[in-house]
Amino acid sequence: MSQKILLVDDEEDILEFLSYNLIKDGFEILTANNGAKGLALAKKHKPDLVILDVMMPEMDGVDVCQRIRELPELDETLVLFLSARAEDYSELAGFSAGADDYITKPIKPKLLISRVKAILRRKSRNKAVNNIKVGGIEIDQEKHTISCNGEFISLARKEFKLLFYLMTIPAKVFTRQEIINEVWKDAIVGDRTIDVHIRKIREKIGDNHIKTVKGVGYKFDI
Amino acid sequence: MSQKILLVDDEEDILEFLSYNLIKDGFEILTANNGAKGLALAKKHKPDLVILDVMMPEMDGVDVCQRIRELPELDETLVLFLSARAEDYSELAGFSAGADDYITKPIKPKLLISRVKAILRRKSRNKAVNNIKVGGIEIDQEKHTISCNGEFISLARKEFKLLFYLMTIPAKVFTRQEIINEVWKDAIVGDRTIDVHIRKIREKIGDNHIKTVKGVGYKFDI
DNA sequence: CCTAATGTTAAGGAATTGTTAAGATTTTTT
DNA sequence: AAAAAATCTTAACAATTCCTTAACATTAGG
Repeated sequence: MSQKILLVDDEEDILEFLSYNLIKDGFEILTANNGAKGLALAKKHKPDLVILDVMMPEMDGVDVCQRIRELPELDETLVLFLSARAEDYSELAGFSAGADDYITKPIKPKLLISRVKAILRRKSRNKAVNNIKVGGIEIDQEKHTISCNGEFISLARKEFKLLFYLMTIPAKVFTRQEIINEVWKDAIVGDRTIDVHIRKIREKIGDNHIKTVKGVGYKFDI
Repeated sequence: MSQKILLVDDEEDILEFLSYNLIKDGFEILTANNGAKGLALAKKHKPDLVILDVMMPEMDGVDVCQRIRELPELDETLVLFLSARAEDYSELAGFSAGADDYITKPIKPKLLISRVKAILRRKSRNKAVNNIKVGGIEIDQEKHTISCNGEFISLARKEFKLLFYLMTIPAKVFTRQEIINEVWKDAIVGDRTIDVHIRKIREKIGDNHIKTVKGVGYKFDI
């Protein structure tokens, strides 16, 4: 099933340029040459992604984005901004309006395609891989903290990576091999290294959450 | 308070035409008929927006724009290009020189006005994100100051930018790479530069606010 | 009760960040 | 325009935290 993308820009040249490149890559494209039309099309067709020019006369990209975010039926829709240049904090104006990503002009087709695919891939995989909450424990990747019943605990890098990995699928048993592949990537480490890190995590969050399955691996549980 | 716009074009006809239309809409106008004069006026009057013809003898629009971008006192100034015709988008040198938007000739008054308003509207919107208050610390981008429980402390430019960036999302860990991208833009700086600035900020606001997450980055916290 | 797997501990080495001062650069003042 | 001041960057070294290992202890499952 091809994914729908809505393009909103007041310049026909750019609409054509973007359409051409995205259609070539198999996306289904809708276009609008101003904010109001864009919003109407978004409501009607519920595209997977809306690409918005920040700068438009009348209703600009930030406005459209804010309106989209107010509509519950479009909460699955992603928004990507086209902005003239990376300004100091103008990015933030966009993000605070609820944008998911932005691209600066001039637009390079290859970069555009890869960004669009990345953003849609992210969507299909999961909504927010940032916060995982299981039982009384919540892990926050952005803040790099875990909170255990409201109390914040800091973890070292490897500890955090390991715990985060286990928490991505609660109750699943991860084998030692899986853990090494994910947390240690290509490094080669000895046999006791995992155990030592598990111990340190247990020391911090309590013994009840990470369970050992002898001969198999570890799992995170409530 | 009316907003100042500087027009730079070598053709007097166009200067007059633009002046007429913009003054009618309540803007305050300055004009220059070559790049050098334009740059001098920009330095002196710090206009909100500079409208530059790309094609000019001697110093052309792109040159002027680059020079403007090199001046920190003009970092609030927006730049809009007038270009002869719709060129292939990726060939437009203007954006890499730091332009915020461009308009193609022939110029239609209505379109011009709406674009100018749109661009200035965005500027004033960004201003609204200027005061961030977290815990006892308040930062003010316009005045370039922070106040720590009522006591005002002055920060140097880089220190300010860095602290402001960290405060835009309190408790989020910003990686060194993110910090470099935002605060140092395209400059290449050594590894210890960030640390030194962090240290100076800590010296001024106390050690408890900026936390190090080893191997990850820094975050601002209460 | 035997054995393989995991737990525990402390020590060293590795990686990262902190600190300082000096020199380069920029901005402001004179 | 020169001088002074402030700011920024760098490099060298110190301090700290983190990671891994090795040695030994303990445990679960047959």
